[in-house]
Amino acid sequence: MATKNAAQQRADRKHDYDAYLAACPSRQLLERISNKWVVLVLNELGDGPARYSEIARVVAGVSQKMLTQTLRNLERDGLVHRDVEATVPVTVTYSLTELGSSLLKVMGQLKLWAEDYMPEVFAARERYDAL
Amino acid sequence: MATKNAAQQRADRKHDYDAYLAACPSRQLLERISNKWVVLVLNELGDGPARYSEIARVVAGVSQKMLTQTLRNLERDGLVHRDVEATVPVTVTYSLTELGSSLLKVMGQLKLWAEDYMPEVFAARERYDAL
DNA sequence: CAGCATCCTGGAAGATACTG
DNA sequence: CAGTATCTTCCAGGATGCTG
Repeated sequence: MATKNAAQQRADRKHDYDAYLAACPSRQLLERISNKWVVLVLNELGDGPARYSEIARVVAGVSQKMLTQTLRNLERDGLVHRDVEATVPVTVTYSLTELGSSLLKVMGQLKLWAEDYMPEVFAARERYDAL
Repeated sequence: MATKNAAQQRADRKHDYDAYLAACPSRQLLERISNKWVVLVLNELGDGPARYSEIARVVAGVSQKMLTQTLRNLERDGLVHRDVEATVPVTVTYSLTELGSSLLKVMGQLKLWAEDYMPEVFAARERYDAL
């Protein structure tokens, strides 16, 4: 065991790599938004504050595990605000923060791009598949 | 077994859900860009055409499998162009298409958002973790 | 109502070896 | 050089049951 084995070398490389990327804002952003639930929840909250169960209903298909996890992360990053009213049973309302709104605004541009160019993407796909 | 069991009901819901989302352009877009390799490759090609090995070098950490897969998908969707020169050995150059450029332009906005607001996100994170 | 804890599986992605 | 083929690992995310 005098020399480094493959696993160790991989670990080293991985470490360098992570260290580099961790400092890259676009990478950080990527990890934040490259998650379908994040995008869907953010969009839903763009229509105004909503309660947990409302979000769960609108964002069809999300498990409560994923919904809770997503909301927690968004809260942690200061993108959504979580308001708990001490009623019985408890009432929890989520809303976008300023920061969340500014991100949603930018993501809206992407949404517009999708709506504008998706037909072209589909066409390209069919052309490619026809070969 | 006269009534539908839980699994069947879930399957039904899942089917409805998929059908609905499959028709949603923003969902389609999401699946296209919510992939770190896609974003990194697109950004790299934003600096101009590049050969396979160049991309592999700049986008550190990507395996050939993932790089090839990513490039193929981008080509299929009409976002990048693949140019093969019949030299020996073969020379393959990738470049952004018009469509790819327009997407990159929009993604650039997100990148700018990240660079502008990441500090706030980090601050929010630390505040949250301090609780 | 709005979660938390636990178990489990499919598919994404990495490692590795080979080739026109 | 620019891939393909194959094996394997890993973990995001779904299912399910319980609770303040």
